[in-house]
Amino acid sequence: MELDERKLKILQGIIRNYLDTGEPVGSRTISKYTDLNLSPATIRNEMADLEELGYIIQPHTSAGRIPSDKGYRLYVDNMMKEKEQELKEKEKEVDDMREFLNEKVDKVETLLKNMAKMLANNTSYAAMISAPSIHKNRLKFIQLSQVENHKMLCVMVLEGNIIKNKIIDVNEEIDNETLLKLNILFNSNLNGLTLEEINLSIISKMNGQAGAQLDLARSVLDAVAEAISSEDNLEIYTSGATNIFRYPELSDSSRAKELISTFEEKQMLSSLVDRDDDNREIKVYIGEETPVKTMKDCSVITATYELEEGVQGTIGIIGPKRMDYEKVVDTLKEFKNTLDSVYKKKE
Amino acid sequence: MELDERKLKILQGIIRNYLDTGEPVGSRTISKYTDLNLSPATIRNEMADLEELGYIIQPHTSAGRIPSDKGYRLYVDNMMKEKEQELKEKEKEVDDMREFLNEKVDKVETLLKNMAKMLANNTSYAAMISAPSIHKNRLKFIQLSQVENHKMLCVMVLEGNIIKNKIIDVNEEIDNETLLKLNILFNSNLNGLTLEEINLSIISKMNGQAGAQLDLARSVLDAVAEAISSEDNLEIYTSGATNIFRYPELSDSSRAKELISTFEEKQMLSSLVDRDDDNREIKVYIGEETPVKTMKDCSVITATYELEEGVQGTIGIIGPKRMDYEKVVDTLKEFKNTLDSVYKKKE
DNA sequence: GTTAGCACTCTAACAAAATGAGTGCTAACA
DNA sequence: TGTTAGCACTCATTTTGTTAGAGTGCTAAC
Repeated sequence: MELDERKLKILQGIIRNYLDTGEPVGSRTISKYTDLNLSPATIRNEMADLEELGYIIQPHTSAGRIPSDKGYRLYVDNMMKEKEQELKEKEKEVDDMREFLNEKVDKVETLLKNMAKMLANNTSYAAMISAPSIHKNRLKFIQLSQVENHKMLCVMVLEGNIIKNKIIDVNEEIDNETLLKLNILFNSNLNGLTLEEINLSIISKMNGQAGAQLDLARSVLDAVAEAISSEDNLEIYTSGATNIFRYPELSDSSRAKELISTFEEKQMLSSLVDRDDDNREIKVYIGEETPVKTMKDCSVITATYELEEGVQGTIGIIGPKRMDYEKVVDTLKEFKNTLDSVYKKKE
Repeated sequence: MELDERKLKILQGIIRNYLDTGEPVGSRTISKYTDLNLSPATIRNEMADLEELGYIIQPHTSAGRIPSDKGYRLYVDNMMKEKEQELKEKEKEVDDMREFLNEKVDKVETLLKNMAKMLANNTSYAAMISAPSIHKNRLKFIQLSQVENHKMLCVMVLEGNIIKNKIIDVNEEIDNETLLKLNILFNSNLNGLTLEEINLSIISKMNGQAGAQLDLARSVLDAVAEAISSEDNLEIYTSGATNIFRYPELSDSSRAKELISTFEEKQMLSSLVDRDDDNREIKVYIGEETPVKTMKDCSVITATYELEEGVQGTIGIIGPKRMDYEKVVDTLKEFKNTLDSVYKKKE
């Protein structure tokens, strides 16, 4: 059996309608809703076919049809494409947004929190933003200072003015001279490098220069590596988790609890964060496709943003499977563009 | 009508029972449950009195009674006192906890997040911890460095090793010498002072010393003031928000949504944060008493901890009105003690 | 002051019946 | 051959009625 033009139109009708109402869609509705001018009976035949093909599902015998994951997938892949244009006209908005964001925001953290909130408000779904992963990011400089007797503060500034602090416990006393020396040592060797580039050869080279402060230098190096790379370093901001209560199919206690827990334990979202930079597409996960098992009744759309060259993070929307894919994709593109340019254009 | 011994005992019985079961308590139950050896009929008479006095409520005619806010209040104020002892024996636990916490925790932030999680797990209610309010906190030192051409990084370390960063936009070029001078200027004038003490007289004194860099110094000072004092600086960590789903009386969609939104928008919890240091008691808010309106169906228990002299924050538990007050108060005391000592004993 | 007894109330649980949306199938039609 | 009207059927939802049980308040007796 083939998926001809007409079946496609009917499927589209079913999905569009279901996105609106959240209720199973019957043949009668489609008969009126589409411009095909077919009787409900004919629609029914087609629907039976569509069901056999796996695009729609009947929750129970005497109900209308709802899209299956496969149906949504088809919809997202093929039917949405038509809308690709008209993205231009939103450039203005983006500018407005950028202006607003520039005002009060000097910390990336605050920027991202705000973005998450706006994203959730704009879409009525739940939003997440991962702080840019810095493992490809370049070190701008390091500043060591003494905090108390056996404690040093190590401030690391990364490309994009992301700041990391770490307090280092050291065994020895540190005098000012040593501190100065270490500062110079680190800054002259490490600046401008990514974590990946700070590897064995460089470390051994530094070992040679460190001289008496070898131990000290090593513990600083450890700290730097840990602060920059450590897994739990992946900050994720979320907003609008409670938006799921707008959708009855996600609102029953157990489902809601599971979902909201996922947002609370933000680490559980880390599998949504895209770490490979090759693929910059917008990704749409439908139902079972999502990497987060607790979200199998949801759809997830993610995009990768880039604050500066190599400083990438992920923004995402989590909503019901019947979410407004087109709008979300558009919104996500907008936000992605804003984030992409907020720091770059500034300069 | 008086609240005699017997009525008190019956009230206590009702509350205890209701805390356990969450179901309205009938006269029959109390007749068996207490050691008063009274028939259900007698109990009924007493219950009618208790209702008239406002301590208990009948959800509907043919149901048992449940405690009113006033009833809970009486219970918390009078009946719980008996348990005051036996806090000693838990000292060991506290030590264990401290050990665990010291291990991986170098940042206060991480410490508090962990504490919140433990608190929620320990109690099965929702937990919140406010980061210590630093407005009475002392500045340990300031470190200015140049990030890019017209940007300085200002790192402030406060007593308790709380670290604040701020990137400052400046108009002029800054050379190394100026930077050094400013660093010395700030550190020699501001160190060891609270924000409140950094006031006009000091600022004017500094103005005199700043010389050519007056503008620069002023913008740094602004930044310091803003970073230290700004209102939205109040960080609050929460955990276990979804625990409310354990309690049917809080689980219906609208209530749950409201509550969980409150946890998501953590600013809404700020009214629970105790800013006046005089009163270090554990506070119990029952139902309508709580300062957060969305929590009128909950009870809230808070305590103030003190990481170091003057570095105070609030820990709190939010749960159903029928929460286990005694356990929560105990647990909160424990955690408070741990936090009170975690940094102090370390030295 | 306490209690047994009783009529009464109201909820929760269950079952039966009515409703209605939607289907699949067949037969007729163009 | 594709389309449609008609009809019997299915099944979730809603409505209605019934019952059981928990609990009460009140009265009268102890």
